Amino acid sequence: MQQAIRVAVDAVVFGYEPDEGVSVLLITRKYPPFQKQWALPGGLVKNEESLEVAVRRELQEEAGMAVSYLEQLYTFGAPDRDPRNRVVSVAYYGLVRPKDYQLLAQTDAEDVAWFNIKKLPRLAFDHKTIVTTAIQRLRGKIAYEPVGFELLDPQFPFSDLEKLYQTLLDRDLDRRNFKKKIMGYGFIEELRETVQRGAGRPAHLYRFNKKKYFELKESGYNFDLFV
Amino acid sequence: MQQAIRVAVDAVVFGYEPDEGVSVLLITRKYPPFQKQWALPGGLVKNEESLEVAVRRELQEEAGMAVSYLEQLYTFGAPDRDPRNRVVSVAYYGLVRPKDYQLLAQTDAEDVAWFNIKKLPRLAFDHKTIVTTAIQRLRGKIAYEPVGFELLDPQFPFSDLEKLYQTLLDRDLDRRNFKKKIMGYGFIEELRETVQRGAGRPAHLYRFNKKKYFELKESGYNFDLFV
DNA sequence: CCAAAAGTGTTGTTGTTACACCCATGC
DNA sequence: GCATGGGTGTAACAACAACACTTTTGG
Repeated sequence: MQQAIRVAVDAVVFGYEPDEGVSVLLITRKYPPFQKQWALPGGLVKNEESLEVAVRRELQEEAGMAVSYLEQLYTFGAPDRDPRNRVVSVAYYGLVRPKDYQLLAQTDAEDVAWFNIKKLPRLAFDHKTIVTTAIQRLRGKIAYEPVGFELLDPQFPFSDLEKLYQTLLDRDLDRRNFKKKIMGYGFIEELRETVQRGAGRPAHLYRFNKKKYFELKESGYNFDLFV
Repeated sequence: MQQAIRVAVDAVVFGYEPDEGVSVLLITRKYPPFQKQWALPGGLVKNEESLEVAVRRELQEEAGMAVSYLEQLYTFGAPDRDPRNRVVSVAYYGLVRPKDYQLLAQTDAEDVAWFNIKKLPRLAFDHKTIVTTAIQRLRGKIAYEPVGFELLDPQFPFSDLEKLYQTLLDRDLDRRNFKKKIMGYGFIEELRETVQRGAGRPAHLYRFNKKKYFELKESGYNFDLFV
């Protein structure tokens, strides 16, 4: 018998803002099933496009967004995950700076919005499972790769980085120890400029030095990071 | 336009024997394309079966094998990875004890055999990439989870475990330090029996205590293992 | 008695944790 | 002058790495 399985992609795009915490990008579906429910951006893969291209296209189409960091997460293929047909979905997760984008709902999406990962609405299909899987992956990932920098501004006060890690790991970190450790790796540079937000002493800005990071990484260095 | 993509699964099954090192299970294809070439066991997913069930079925059908440890690896979906049609393949990797199985080529497979991962033949499709990805994953995995026990006999001399880690990590380990560290976690038990292989002093047998391991793991313990 | 593999402790070094006070700014 | 957040060092402790000789067996 002929195979009748469709292939889709879904994207879990994470955003972070120091005051807001970690958020996920969701859309509302314009058409059934799950019409008007919140769901992950995504859709069927075209015959000639690669999976990653498909994800980027869907993100562009549905939310007007072009993510830089994107990585395959997991493939969800339970026979009953879509009430219409058998659909196998290859999920990706991405990291962006929400401020960089003006959200714009298009094509199959009626609405687009960021939701704090602690206050997610009910989601269509098995998208709840997908988001949960992505959060776990992100938590695991930051322990050995400094992905967090995709979520911060190119230049940031050190406290932003610290807050990001505290939010993601969901626990307090000692300011002094954290800074000592991170700075010890040498891929973060302190700039001369300072910035001030609200009250308090102005903070120096810091910058992620990708070149140095990749040099270290190439040389087989193992970032037993951030735990 | 109607989507015309097929969904397949492929399996990278690893086996280990102290004298042989780490091997991968391969089959030769009975039919074109890549007829008579070595390839990973796998095939198209049926309409009503889950991905994992599909992998297990293919392994059973093509090689007469039922693996216990099986985990999703990555999904390969380049548009040109199959010369006939667009096929997206969800790859899994598994761990077995080769001695437990009598290999038996069936259905689409003409032959089945174990190949040491250092001496792999030319492989069909993009299976080389899949195997490489699986090896990397396995290497990464053993650093924080004691998956290795799926590869060893239920009872084993400590040197087998040590040799396994040395093989997988491709470097020497200090016998004393390694044993101290592993035994310190408390999920390995020393038995009273001994065994002797070839020359030398008889070795005590050891056993993996799954219950203790899961207790530790549940309690949030992080195995900063085996590096 | 020789070869082969198993077994075992100590010490120096390194990394990790815990901990508290002063500084620069806005209001 | 006070509230807010930024910035910094040290000491105790734990983990890790380096290291060599003795034991038990077979041949």
